[in-house]
Amino acid sequence: MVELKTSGQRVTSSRVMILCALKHSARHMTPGELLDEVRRVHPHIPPSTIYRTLASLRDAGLISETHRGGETEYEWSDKPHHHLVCRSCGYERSLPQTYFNQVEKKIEAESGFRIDLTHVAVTGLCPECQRSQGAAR
Amino acid sequence: MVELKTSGQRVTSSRVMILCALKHSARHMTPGELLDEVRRVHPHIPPSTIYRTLASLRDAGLISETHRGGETEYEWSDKPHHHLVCRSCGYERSLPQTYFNQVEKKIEAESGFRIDLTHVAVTGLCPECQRSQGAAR
DNA sequence: ATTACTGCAAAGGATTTGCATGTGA
DNA sequence: TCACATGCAAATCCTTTGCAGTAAT
Repeated sequence: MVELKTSGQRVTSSRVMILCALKHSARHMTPGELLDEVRRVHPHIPPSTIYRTLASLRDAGLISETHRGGETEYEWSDKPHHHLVCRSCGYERSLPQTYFNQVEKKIEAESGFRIDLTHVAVTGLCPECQRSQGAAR
Repeated sequence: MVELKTSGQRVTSSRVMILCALKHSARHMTPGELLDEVRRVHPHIPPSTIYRTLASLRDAGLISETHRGGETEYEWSDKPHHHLVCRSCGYERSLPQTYFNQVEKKIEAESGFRIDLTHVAVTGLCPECQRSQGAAR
């Protein structure tokens, strides 16, 4: 685990497992999901280790934290990007940063703020669910 | 409280107080802040009343719910709009919907999703804090 | 008179903390 | 060795629920 060493973190089994889980999942995961996942291999790991590890990996910039619908989610940090998530079936895909570049610049220019649009989750209804749900909900 | 009547809700003191607090605050408020606020007038109101009232006002469309930084926040429902919030001092201002219309259309066109950009909070650093913090944090 | 809303107490769940022990550098 | 990370238990916080009583319509 080069990343851990490089960032000055110790290479321990929990850290490796958590990083692997996030690296391979290619989706956001909540602390709870991560806990279940890691427990498949290491059944007695306590929640506190998950939470503490997530916080330190996040501080080190190895993973990123997002908040969506009241849930805290983590994922492997790649380049800045965004997510498009279906609120009905949960299907998730990523959106390139480029979609937001214009708005970002426009807002900065007009407000003087320096904005953080590094990671946004946009929710909506995917084509499938639009069809099956029609006008419902 | 015309809004309550119109929406078929009963006009009770908690509902009136919560609505007033949100209507006058002009910012997002968490259930906890609302609880403190309402308790200045009605000191023994229990949290459950706050939570239940918020949920029913939200279902009736009188107030809207957002999630930001892991916190659930409520505010008086005006037309769809967005917020620009300073992550350092908390200063908050609103952004007209128009900023996002283009991205919204673009994403819908290219993904087939029908997206929900009714209420987004964008975080950043306001001009003041950029000056005082410089490159810090 | 009905039935929605409230108050209270208790349950539930997620997250955090203290502290002793273990382990990677 | 020594600081950092872990395991475990308990504490805390936020939110929800059950139920009996109250008040709005």
